[in-house]
Formats: sequence, C-alpha cells, structure tokens
Amino acid sequence: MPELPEVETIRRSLLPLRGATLTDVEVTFGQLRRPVTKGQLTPAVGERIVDLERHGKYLLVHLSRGLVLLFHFGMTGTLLVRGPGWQPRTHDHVWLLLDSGAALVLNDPRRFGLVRLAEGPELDELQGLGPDAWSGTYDGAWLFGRSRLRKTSVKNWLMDQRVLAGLGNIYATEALHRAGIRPGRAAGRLRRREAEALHLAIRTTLAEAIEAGGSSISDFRDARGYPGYFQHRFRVYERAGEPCFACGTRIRRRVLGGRSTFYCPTCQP
DNA sequence: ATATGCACCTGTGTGC
DNA sequence: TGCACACAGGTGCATA
Repeated sequence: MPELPEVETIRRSLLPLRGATLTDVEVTFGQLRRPVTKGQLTPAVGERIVDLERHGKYLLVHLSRGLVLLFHFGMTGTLLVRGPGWQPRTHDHVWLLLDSGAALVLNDPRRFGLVRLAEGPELDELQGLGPDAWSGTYDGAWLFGRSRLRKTSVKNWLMDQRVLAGLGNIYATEALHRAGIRPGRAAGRLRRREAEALHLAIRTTLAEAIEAGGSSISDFRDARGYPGYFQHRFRVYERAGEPCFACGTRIRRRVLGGRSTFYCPTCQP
C-alpha cells in the first residue's frame, strides 16, 4: 500500500502529535519483517515527539534525547491514532500510548512492515537510498546519467529504491504513462529528453497524489482514519481493457519483474 | 555487479 | 457452501 504519497499523508496527519509524550509501549505481535520486542522499544517511554520526517517510504518519528522511531509500512501497514477509550483491533501489533490517553497503533495484516528504535542518527535502512523522489534534489539529466548501461526495464529501475526513494508499483506505472514511455523499455536506452519528461512526470504525479491524500485501493487510511482519493485519478493502473483517457486505446496489462504493469500502447510507444 | 525468481504473510475475489 | 487459485501498495535473499 504505502508508497511515498501515502507515507507523506500519514506523516502530515501525525504532525499534531508533536509535543506529545510516550507513556508506554506494547508489542502484541512482534513477528514483522524485522522481529521487534517490547524491550527494544521501551527506551522511548517518557520521551516526547519532536518532529516527523520521511525519506522515500520510511517514516522517522524524532523523539527527545535524539531517539528515532523508524517505520516502514510494507504492503498493508498503517499507523493510526486511536482516541481515548480505544479497543485493540485485529492486526494491531505495536501500540505507543500517549499522555493524552490516545494511542499510536501500527496495524499491518501482512506484517511486511517494520518498526525499530534507533538511539542515534545512524539508520542503516536509509543508507544507500536514492534521493527522495518527490522532495529530493535530482533532475532529468541526473536520471539520464544514472540510467546509462542499465538493462533492466525502466519501470523496475524506477522501483529500485537505490535509484529514487519512494516510487512503488502504482506511481512508477502512472509516471511512465504521463511521460509517454513504455514500461518495458530498457532503462539504459532512454533518450535524454525522455529522462527529462520522466523527471517532470514523477514530480507532478507524486505532488498530485500527495494533494489527494494518497491512494486508497482497498483500505489505506491516514492516521486519523481518512481515505485518500488519488485512486480515482489513475490513468492506467488497474485499468486493463478500459480506454486510455488521452486516446481511447485499450489499456494493456503485462507482468514485469513479477508485478502487474499497465500502459497505453499508443501513448507509450 | 546485475538480473531474476521466490519467500515472507493475510485477505479478497473469482471460478468451479 | 466449500475449495483452489490468483493476486494485492514491498523488500530481501539465493541463485544464475
């Protein structure tokens, strides 16, 4: 679920929690992508939420004393604020209790997400990530240079977090349609002006998706429980057989790197 | 180094 | 109604 726009939506919905203090943590089921125990998180108790940061699909909750709670939401993870009087629900795996009586809860049915507490600024998970696809410093010329000699499809290349951080299956697919580039093309064979178009398409797609509060395909919600609505503006994703909004050609689906990919055969030559 | 396939999980929808 | 199967927002590892 959560690609960059969804994580950014979660981050923004959590900003009102700045200043809140963690009063307790509970891990009811710690078998996530990286197993986590209550003992690993308890040093956060008594600390205050100072700020919220995002890089790619990672959310960083900065606490007082330099502690950092690092979250990744995998395919189905969400971080929800439950008001006072809340009751635990299915797949609520990690709870962070707040001094207001509310709780910040990591809910993740498939358990591909992760949470861990770091004691300093060194975060191994962020090492090697490319620039943030939405707010990072890069341009079309940089994309062009990075893509040289790469034989993998441009779509799989865009989803490589070491190249750009934040694009997943939805937004890589949508950005390629906006750029007019066939997803299966070899990344290394992009022309310079195509790389420029791709850069613009990525930035605008992500900006519009963030503005729409992300995409709620089945059950994405921000921390307050509100859905996003960018899924109503998909141009190709999950639209196989339907007409392209630009030219009327039927959208096609094919599998690249094991992931469903959608494109317009006319607009994306 | 790079590319591919699969494993890790649960839930949902479809067809028989 | 039950069952088998395909598929779903992501990443990491083993294997060529």
